[in-house]
Amino acid sequence: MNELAIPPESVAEDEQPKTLAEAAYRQLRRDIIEGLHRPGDKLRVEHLKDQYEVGAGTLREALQLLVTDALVVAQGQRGFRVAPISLDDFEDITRTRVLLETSALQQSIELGDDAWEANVVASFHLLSRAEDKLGDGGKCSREEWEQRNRAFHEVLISACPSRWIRHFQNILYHQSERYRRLSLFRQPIPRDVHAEHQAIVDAALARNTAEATRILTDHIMRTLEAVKRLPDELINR
Amino acid sequence: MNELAIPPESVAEDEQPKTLAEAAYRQLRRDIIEGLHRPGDKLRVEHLKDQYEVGAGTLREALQLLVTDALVVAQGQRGFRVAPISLDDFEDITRTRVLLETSALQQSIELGDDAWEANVVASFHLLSRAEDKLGDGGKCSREEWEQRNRAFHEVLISACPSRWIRHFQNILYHQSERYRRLSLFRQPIPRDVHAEHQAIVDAALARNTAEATRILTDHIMRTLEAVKRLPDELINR
DNA sequence: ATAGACGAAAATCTCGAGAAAAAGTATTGA
DNA sequence: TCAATACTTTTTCTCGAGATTTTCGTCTAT
Repeated sequence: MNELAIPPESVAEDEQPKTLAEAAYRQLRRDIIEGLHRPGDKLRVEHLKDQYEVGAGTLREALQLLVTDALVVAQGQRGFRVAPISLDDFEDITRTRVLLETSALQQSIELGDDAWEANVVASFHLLSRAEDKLGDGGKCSREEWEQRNRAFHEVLISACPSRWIRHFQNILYHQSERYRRLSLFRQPIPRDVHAEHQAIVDAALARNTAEATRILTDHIMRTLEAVKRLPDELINR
Repeated sequence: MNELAIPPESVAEDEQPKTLAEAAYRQLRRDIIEGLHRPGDKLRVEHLKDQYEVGAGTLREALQLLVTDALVVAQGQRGFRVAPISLDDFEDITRTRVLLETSALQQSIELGDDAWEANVVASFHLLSRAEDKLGDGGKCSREEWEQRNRAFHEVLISACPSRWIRHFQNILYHQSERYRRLSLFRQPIPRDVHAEHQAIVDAALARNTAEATRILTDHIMRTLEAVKRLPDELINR
């Protein structure tokens, strides 16, 4: 297991919530990323406390946690809102992700041991299977694909010793997940995503840093291009 | 002014607090960075609410805000602690800062206009003056020098259009401020810090990106070396 | 003497109500 | 008809008390 008591991990992902506030936080986060609460929407505590079945103060705390992830913005004395989205913001997110994730991958390739390699292969396999089942007709939810895609990218950089890079990367991944949902909702996962993942794995295991980071960059940037092609009204609301 | 309503800025720095929770948050942050609450210390709500003269729920909220800055860690059902410090952590912070800040400086040099140049020169001047007064015998508080040093570094990268990089950089700066206090408390500001700042300004205004980023990197890394030379008991507690 | 378990004390988490602020609505005057 | 003002409603912010959980000291048994 991971040693705890070290700051830069907002909340451990897999463990189950130990407090009502944290439970509400996770539900809210999912609902925001899924688009149930839309960008720019006002989040009224009085309404939401019933919906999520917690007290006002507790829900407030959950909202505060979401501010940490920059999925919610708090404005002085005027309550909370779902963080707005924009093309400029997504471009920023994407470029920053590239900066952090390539650096992390570079270190991961340099430092990763056998166990890391095994994890990379394993998570890639899980992701591939999810893609198969997804194309096969709803044998596998997109929820599950997202989960495995996330796991794959996380494992790739797991050998990077910098907790801070991983922490920031984590935040940015959640952010971009909101945008990716928009694009995946329209066009199902294109075929070449699998090929890109495969290429990254190959390069990483061959310890070919330059090649691996190059492909990863293209891979991330491609999502940006996909979102750019979306109709305006999906983004500017 | 800056347009608000955009997420990645935890709380606007200069404006005055609009809520009790935010006021408590700022006091607490200052006290943590100053070392009044020491790394690893438990932050008991029941005690602190009297000290900061707010209700329990309000103080709780202030603590939650500090979690965003990673100056405080919240552990499940076991309350809050001041984020611990370690040499490894500071090394991580420093390297990540270099990664982000050089990238930001690079873009700043590329995109900065006349107003940016003017701000760079101005903030450098203010910083230099603070250094003079500081060496001159306490005409100027170290508090003020910190403030201006911070402003200088912020202005340097202010022409970088990426809000996310600036946001992360902001967090890391606060973090490293804690460590820098440790080293500055012992040895007052060394003479060559001024020269380094001067060199950065010169290279930046000459639009010499390679040179500017190189000096900035050395500049940031030097603080790491200084902290590494500190006695162990200052860091590991 | 060490390990484990029981019980008391402290701290955290949670809730609902009251005070302060913002937003919305209606009224009045030009 | 429009603008400004006063009032009402909604929402946020703040506080203190009760329910759970953790923590710490003590006691017993091996």
